[in-house]
Amino acid sequence: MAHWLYKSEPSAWSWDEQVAAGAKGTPWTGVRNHSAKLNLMAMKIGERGFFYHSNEGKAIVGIVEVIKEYYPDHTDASGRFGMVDLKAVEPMKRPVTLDDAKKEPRLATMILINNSRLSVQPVTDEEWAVIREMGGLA
DNA sequence: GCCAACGTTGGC
DNA sequence: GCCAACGTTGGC
Repeated sequence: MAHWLYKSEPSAWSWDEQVAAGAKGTPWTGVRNHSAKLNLMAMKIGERGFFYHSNEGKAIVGIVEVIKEYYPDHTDASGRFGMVDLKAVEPMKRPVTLDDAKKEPRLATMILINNSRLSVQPVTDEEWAVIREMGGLA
């Protein structure tokens, strides 16, 4: 089962809003990048990912789950891009900041750290386990 | 199809 | 607020 990481500026869409959306979830709109799109297309129902607050906070704050696979993004006039639906699963007990992640040698090759501009990215099993541990989740 | 110019993201 | 990284656009 693959793992993912989703970036959002809290002023545009925050973890709190994701939680408020509840179990029915919400579409992850607005991806306009080809690499990010390929990642969205690869996602399967039930796969989990980290929810990262960019700019403000700069921390992984929670875990989300894919509840609907790739379909067209109605906010994209060109029709080239799509989206998945996500629901909040659980918050990190302790947010894992970008700073913390940079200090952890096992995360040195993480995309989050090396390509700050990719908004939807894959996370390896090891990175997933390390960050969960850092965030206080079993 | 190449590549310069431009726009956007996001860390600092 | 600045600017590096990088994606996209458009002229040729």
